[in-house]
Amino acid sequence: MALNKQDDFVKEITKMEDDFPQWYTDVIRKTDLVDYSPVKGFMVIKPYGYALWEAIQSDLDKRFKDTGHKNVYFPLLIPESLLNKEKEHVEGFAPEVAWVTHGGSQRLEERLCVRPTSETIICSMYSKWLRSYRELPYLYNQWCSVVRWEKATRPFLRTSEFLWQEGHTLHETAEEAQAETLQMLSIYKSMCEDLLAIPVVDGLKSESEKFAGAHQTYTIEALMHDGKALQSGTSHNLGQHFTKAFDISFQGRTGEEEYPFHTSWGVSTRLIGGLIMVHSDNRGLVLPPKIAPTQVMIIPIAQKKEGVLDKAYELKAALHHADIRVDIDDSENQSPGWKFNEYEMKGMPLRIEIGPRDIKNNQMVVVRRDTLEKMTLSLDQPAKDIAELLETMQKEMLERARASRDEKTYSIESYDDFKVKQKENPGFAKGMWCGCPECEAKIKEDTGATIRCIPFEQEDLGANCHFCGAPAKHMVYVARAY
RNA sequence: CGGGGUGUAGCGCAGUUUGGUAGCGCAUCUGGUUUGGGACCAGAGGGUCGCGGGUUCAAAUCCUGCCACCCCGACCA
Repeated sequence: MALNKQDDFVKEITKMEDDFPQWYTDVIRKTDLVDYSPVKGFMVIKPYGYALWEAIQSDLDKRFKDTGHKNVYFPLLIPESLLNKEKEHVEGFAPEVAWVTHGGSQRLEERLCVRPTSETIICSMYSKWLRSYRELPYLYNQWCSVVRWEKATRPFLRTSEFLWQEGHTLHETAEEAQAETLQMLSIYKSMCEDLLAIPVVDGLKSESEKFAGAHQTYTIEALMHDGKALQSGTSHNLGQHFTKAFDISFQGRTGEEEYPFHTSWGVSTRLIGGLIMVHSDNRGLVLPPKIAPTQVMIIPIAQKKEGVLDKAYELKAALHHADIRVDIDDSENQSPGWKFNEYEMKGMPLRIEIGPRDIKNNQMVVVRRDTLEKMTLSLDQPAKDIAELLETMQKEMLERARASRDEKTYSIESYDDFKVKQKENPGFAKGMWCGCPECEAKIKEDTGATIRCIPFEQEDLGANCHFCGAPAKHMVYVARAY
């Protein structure tokens, strides 16, 4: 049987059940979020994709400033000697650093690294600035991009250059640094849940998964549609590792010379990959209303008929006046059907159809992107109705994502049980762990899964490690990850 | 770094086996008719066939060297 055009269109996006990675690539390309650049692993973020990043930026930036942080900017290039100062750090990052060796045609005396992260350059400056406990805390953040020479790249999830923010703070006491580390993690968690409608598990990273040079790394972990985890944000308590290596010291309250305690924390454009893999479907993107660059798209029907466009613009003005991000597509060269599919694919939360029939009945046709539910609403108070609907959608999308994650989260009985479940129904496995790195390495070797985190919210699932039988120390989440 | 694949119009591809005027669909532009789930008719523009070397009267096609990108693994936000 011949396919009709609608089926043809849907076929342009690979079904996620058939091939999840291909589905992801199709969605990103078809919706014009990014393009590949001439340099491998480096992506161009197009306007629709960049708008998503801007929404994340403005939400987080406000939260940072509300908690006393200020924005700064440190240089892109770091002298090799600075990078080498903290041993674990340089060992962690050296394999993926890009180097600048020439200025113009002249070979440089000392090669310069393109920052893979900025702890070292920032610490070298902090060392120059800090004198007294009275100047503490330093609460700085920067929005920038970093470069890590990756072997295998995927748009948003892993690119050689990515946009992020990195906060770098100094504190007088270990307690303050720990409080800051946890505060920033909780800000990330709130942002993910409130803005992106992505539920996350928060907790501590294991020794082997922590940031190179950190005392402790905390993480938020989200679960994707395919049951793989995505590390969505990290907050590091760096202790005094860097402050001692970089000789950052100050005169304390008692007159003694002291080293401050240090934190760093970041989230990146990777979040956009998570946003796609948590909410979207086989028809394309599904964006939560709060982050959608356009929340409502109005499509006039038979727009040349008397009064249609006037009414459509009147509606747009009413919604715009209520701070709803609304747009209208009154282009004449595309049919309504084309527009329906286009904006559906782009994940715009609501579509409003308005034509002669509606105007006669003082109504509009409203279609939800998340459920594809079609409803007819009166035009008496459109701004109030649409605003409520957007709020409902935001709430329901978070609930659905949470339900989907919980459905893919299970406790395990034994290592064998874990292997079977992880294979048949990938997701978050909850199990007990003895804390030894050997166990952790074995899990990874056997199954490809890793310990994602030791969650704050602990459960007692038994006295012994599910992986080796030794006495258990923590309940952990285990999953394959991006 | 291993394994696979692909480079021909903006995008997706055919043409390569068997050398002989570079094609198709979509997109774009012009004009007209259309508009409630990817409209229709008529016309138009657009190419150093990834790059270098070779064979030949003649190369997208054969030989040879290189390059790039994509996918799957191992390593990493």
